[in-house]
Amino acid sequence: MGGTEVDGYERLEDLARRPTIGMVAARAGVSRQTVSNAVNAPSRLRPETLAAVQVAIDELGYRPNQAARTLRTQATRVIGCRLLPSNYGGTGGVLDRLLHALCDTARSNGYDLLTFSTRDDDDEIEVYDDLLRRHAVDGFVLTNTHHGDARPDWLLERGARFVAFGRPWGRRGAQHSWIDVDGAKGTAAAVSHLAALGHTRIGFLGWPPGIGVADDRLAGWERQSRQFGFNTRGLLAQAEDGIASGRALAEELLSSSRPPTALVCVSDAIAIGALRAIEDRGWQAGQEVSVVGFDDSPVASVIRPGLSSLRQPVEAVANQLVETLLTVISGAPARPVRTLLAPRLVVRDSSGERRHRSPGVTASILKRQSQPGTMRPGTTRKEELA
Amino acid sequence: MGGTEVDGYERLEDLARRPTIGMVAARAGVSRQTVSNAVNAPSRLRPETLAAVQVAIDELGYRPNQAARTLRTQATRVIGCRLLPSNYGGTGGVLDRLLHALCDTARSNGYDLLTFSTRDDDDEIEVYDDLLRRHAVDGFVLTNTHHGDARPDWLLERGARFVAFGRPWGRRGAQHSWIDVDGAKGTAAAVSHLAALGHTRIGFLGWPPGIGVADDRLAGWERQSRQFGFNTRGLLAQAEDGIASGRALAEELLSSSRPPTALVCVSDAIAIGALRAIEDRGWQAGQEVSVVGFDDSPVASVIRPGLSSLRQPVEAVANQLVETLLTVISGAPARPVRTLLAPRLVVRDSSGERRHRSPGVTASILKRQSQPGTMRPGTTRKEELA
DNA sequence: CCGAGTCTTTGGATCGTTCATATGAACGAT
DNA sequence: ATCGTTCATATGAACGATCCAAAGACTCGG
Repeated sequence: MGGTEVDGYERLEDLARRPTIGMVAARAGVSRQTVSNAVNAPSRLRPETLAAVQVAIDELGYRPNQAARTLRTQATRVIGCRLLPSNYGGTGGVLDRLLHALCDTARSNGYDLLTFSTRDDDDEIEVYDDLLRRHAVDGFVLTNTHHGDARPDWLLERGARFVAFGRPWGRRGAQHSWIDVDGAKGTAAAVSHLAALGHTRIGFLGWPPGIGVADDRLAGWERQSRQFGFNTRGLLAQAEDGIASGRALAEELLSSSRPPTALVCVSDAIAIGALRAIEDRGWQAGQEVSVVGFDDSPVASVIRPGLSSLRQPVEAVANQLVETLLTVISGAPARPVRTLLAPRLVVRDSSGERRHRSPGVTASILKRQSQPGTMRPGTTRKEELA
Repeated sequence: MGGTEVDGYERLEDLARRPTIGMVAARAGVSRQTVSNAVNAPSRLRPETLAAVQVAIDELGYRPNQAARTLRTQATRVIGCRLLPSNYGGTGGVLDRLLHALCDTARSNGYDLLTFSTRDDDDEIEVYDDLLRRHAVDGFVLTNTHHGDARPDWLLERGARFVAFGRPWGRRGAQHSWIDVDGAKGTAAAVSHLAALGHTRIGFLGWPPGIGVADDRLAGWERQSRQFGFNTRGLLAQAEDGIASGRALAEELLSSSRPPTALVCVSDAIAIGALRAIEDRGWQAGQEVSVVGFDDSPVASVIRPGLSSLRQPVEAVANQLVETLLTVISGAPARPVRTLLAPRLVVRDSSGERRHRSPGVTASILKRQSQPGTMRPGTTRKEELA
């Protein structure tokens, strides 16, 4: 048993010569094509035949040779994706999480993920070129899109298949598909949440303007504050990412004549800096001043007090990216997919229930919130307090 | 020009039908094999022929189809590697850096990196199995080896090619090749460095025993301390990784009857916690108490005071891993490669020159440092105390 | 019992490359 | 001029899968 095979095929155990479709066919007593159908279109086979083939497949441990398959079908079933340092540009581990999610999603869709590391965009385009010419991938997932990004145009002109994580900043009618997280919606939700806690002077610690993500997150704070009728003047401070930077920004606003009682931050690093500034004053974050960060980086849940933060729905993003890319690969869709997903606010102690608050302010705030429209957390909140 | 081709081949610009070796051969007026030789063994061609073929290759932008190549040569030129969360188990971004370095090294050796994400080792073995059966990779790089690791045995039995980053903990005569960083050498260097600064009571904040990496780093501190004649009793504290954890451990040692004046830490997270504990006491890290961390995570250089830390030579590790793996792939070497690389101590303010120190000590210390040779500050120190 | 129609299975050709082998050219020595 | 030797290039056959067109098996009404 299990020794030599029908038709003169070698031993099962011979690893050097791994099973081919021909061996499976011989063992099951059918033709190669039938085995192929069993794998790729089982419905075409009569149940008994399928079962018999399946037995042979299992016994031999057969799986189609990827190279042979690729050669014939012209589909590699591989997705290329640039690898970015996980601590890249204040993304708080989001790209790291995305990469994992992409691996999982790709694999469960029968695709492999090929990663490469590049210094800059030009370098990246060179790698694209290489991979495309060698037929090593079916398509790409782009990350970290930005103003003046040369990659999408290059890929489009080339006729390559790809999807971007990130909007085509500064381009209205980009012809490619993309998925992104709605930063403005996130910071708006943060404002609503803080308003529901009774805050009326809500500041924003942002990155310098000009970068898409920075402007987006800023816009949400501004829009929602205005909608609530809150002042925004003198409540905005901007600087590069970083803990030290956040500390300085927060100190700047907190020491002003009319300081904010809550801070929405463009990143967790900035937010952690803000927490420091609050500690510096001998205050307690979440009490005197509430803080909300962005990206829910791993530290957010570890530090004391826990940092409330906006978590990007990375798994959903990965799903959409892969799903969209597969559609694009299987023949371009009628028109590009453009999807914005909402981040989710994870509330922790840095913006939790306040123990001490002035009753008057609370009441008036809650009145506003009961106005119809967007916000809900306040409404329920109000009833409970009344 | 550049329109239709000799021999009825399609237009150059036709991307759907990318150039094949046949088209290049036709254009250069040679046979397929000659083009193949031009690519794979240029020395076999007469210089003029090579030049002519090269022109045709460049004009058409030809690169060998990877799938066809793989099918024929049975070599995928792809390396598989598991993707770990970058904030995994207190590795302080080392695996993240390693992955980047692997990408670079692999690519410059003509290999691609295929990454996959798995929940646990069993899951990982399943992916190995899938990739091997599908002939999708030539070999693997294992990371995060540990006691009772089932992966190496499985791969060996299977006859798969792989190299591990990390020693086969708890296995003397493992039959596979591995590269690792000598943690003990690192912590020993930290002790020497601190001794050179005049410290004689050097504590160690570690992880719970039983894990290879933890024991390794602990051993270096212990060995080197003993060599200098320093006491180690009451200077060791261990707990799980984390900032909070490090803070508690440091507090424990610092509040003891005979507290340490310096702390070597098993990780940067623990070290950062130690810095906090030092601040808590109103002290200044690098002055009253010096601290050295491990892995030189990105935060180490950002925080104030900067954290001295032991940096793993990740690029060198990646180089060795790929080099070794390629050797293994091209036919197993006579015997497994086993390499230990030394980490490099990056000195920052947390263990810099101390401003205030007792003059007597300073003088004697400095005297010793001016002595030639390796570093015996400890020995001298001891004498001086006697 | 036959033939049309449907479902299942088959054999050969093919994807683009490299391997093994064969052929041709060049050269110096006899 | 002949021969062996080396080097450069050409030819046909793989590699292992899927596509294609067509043959075989089966069902069912006439």
